[in-house]
Order: sequence, then C-alpha cells, then structure tokens
Amino acid sequence: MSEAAHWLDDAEMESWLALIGVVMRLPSALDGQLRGDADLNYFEYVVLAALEHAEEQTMRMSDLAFVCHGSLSRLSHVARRLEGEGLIERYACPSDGRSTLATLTDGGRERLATAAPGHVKLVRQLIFDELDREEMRELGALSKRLLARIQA
Amino acid sequence: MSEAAHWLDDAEMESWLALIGVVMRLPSALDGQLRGDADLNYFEYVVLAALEHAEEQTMRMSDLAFVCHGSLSRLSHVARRLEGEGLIERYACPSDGRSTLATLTDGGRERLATAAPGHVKLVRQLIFDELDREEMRELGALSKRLLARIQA
DNA sequence: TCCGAGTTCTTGAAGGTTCAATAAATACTA
DNA sequence: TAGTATTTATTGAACCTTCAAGAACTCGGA
Repeated sequence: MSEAAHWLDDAEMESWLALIGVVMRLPSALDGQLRGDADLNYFEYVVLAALEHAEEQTMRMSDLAFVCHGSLSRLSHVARRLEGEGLIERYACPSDGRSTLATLTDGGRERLATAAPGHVKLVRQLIFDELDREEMRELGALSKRLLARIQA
Repeated sequence: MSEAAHWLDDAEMESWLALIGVVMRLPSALDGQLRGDADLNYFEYVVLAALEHAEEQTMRMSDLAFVCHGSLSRLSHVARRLEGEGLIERYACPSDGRSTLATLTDGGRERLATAAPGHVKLVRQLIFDELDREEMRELGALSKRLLARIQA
C-alpha cells in the first residue's frame, strides 16, 4: 500500500477536526454547568446518575468504572471524594471478597436532583435543539459504531 | 411548557450515551498512542500540528489556544513544557506588546514526524475504517453544527 | 489442598488542568 | 491626553487523573 493512503484527505480532515472539536470542548461545557449548579464535575455526575439507574442503586466499582467510561483508579479517587461528601457509600461485596459495591445515599440523590435539570437543559441546548429527529438518530447510530471500535 | 419536555426520551438518551461515550473515551485512546510513539499527549500534539500548518509556522498564543480547543492558561503551561524540550520557541509580538508568538522548531517538526504516522493510523482505524464516504461526510457535517453551538 | 496466576480495588506520587490573581500592554472615552 | 477598561499572557496553588505498586481475594490445575 502506498504511503499516501495512510494520510487523511481534505474531506476526512474536515470531518475529523469537527469531531475532535466536539470531543475537546464538550466536557468543559458540561463541567461548567455542573460545577455552578451542584459543585460536581461531569464524571462525578455520571457516577451518581449511573448508580441511580442501577438495581438497588448499587454497582460494583469495576462495572461502574466501565459504564462511566473511566479507569478504575479514577473512579476509586472520585468515590473517596463522593463518600466524603456523603453522596455515596461503599461496602464489601458479600459474594466476592475482591469486589466493592457502591450505593447512592439520600444525599447523593438530592445532589443529583439539584444538578439534573440544568444538565439536561444544557445537553438539549447544545445537541438536540440543533438536530431534527432523523439527524439525532443518525448521530447516535454513528457514535455507537465508533464507540464500539474505541472500546475494543 | 410541561416539565416532561425538558427530559430526554429513550431515543435521545440512547444517542446521547453513545456520543458522550466517544467524547469520554477517544482522548485517552489518542493519548496512549502518542505517549508511546513520541512521549506527547494529544493536546501537545495538536499544538505542534497547528503550528506546523500555520503561516511561518508561527501563531499568537491566544489564537493557538482557540484552534487547539484549550484555555489560554492550559496552553501557557504546555508551551513552557514544549519550550523546555526545545520543540517550540516563544517571543514577543512586534506589533502588539501584549501578545506572544509561538513558533515550531526543527526539533518540534521532528517530534511531530515521529508521532504523526501512528496517530493518523489510529484515527483511521477508529473512525474512518468504520464509515463509508457518505457516513464520514454526514458525521463531519453534524459535528460541525454541534461544535458551533458549543463554541457559542 | 496448595500454589501460582489472575482479578479487584486502593493508594501515593507524579504529572496535567483549572482557577484566581497579577502584570503589562493597548483601546476607549471624556 | 489622562484615566479607565479591556485584552493578552503568565504564574502558583488547588484540584484531578494517570501511573505504578501493592494488598487482598478468587480461581484453577497439580
């Protein structure tokens, strides 16, 4: 295969720059709103939200890290902070001594309730107000395929 | 407007989770390759790449920060590191005493050349190998519109 | 059963980013 | 043109994430 085949052509570069722009800027936009409304960053918010939707509002740390798209180490540090603020609790898993279970507290639910309306409003404003129904589905379908590659 | 209108429906949530998954995971995938191949993180790579494509391989710090999607403070810290490694140089702007100009050195060009093949290969692998030509353009067009909102 | 390999989680240190304060220059305005 | 506001960039501290090491446990084969 020729060397040139490895580089991006103009159309690919244009698409890439737009995508990576979203990737680079979206997190700080989300962090800003959450910090202001509920003194959380996006990752902390996602951890609380994931627990809220889980069975018994409880998850294993490693599963939680995966669905939140973060490393276990990152989650462990964040969990210590969240536990210190009384937003979650951790306890040993009865069925597997290696695992730790994290669960949402009432305080965590309240904090989530404080953060959520502004967060959803911002997501709508930045993403879904811009797209019609078909475009929204298309973006989701493409993202899902890319995510599968990135996770692999 | 009813309260419910503020929340995301199932299809929106599915799309959002896929998009944010890409946003959360893509940077660490890119960082990994760049760290291994050239001891750079993605932001450092972007700074060097932006300079390479600029007139005279030189840009004002604040313009550089904007095109790299980072804060000026972040860029300033990174520029100190890159300058320390001899990859860029900074000097006062002759026409506006407030501004600093950053320029790529030979060392910076070399480092970029070390990093680029693997980086492009990974981007192709993660993004463009998954999409046909039409999907690639569609993703770019949608991303561009979202980016415009996020930057506003 | 025992031992080695693998899994799960935490921790401290190193490295990177954000935030707030500051300095220095330019632009505006009365 | 003097004074004020704005723009541009840097800095150090606080905060967060990554990295590497280690502890505790489970699994599987000899």
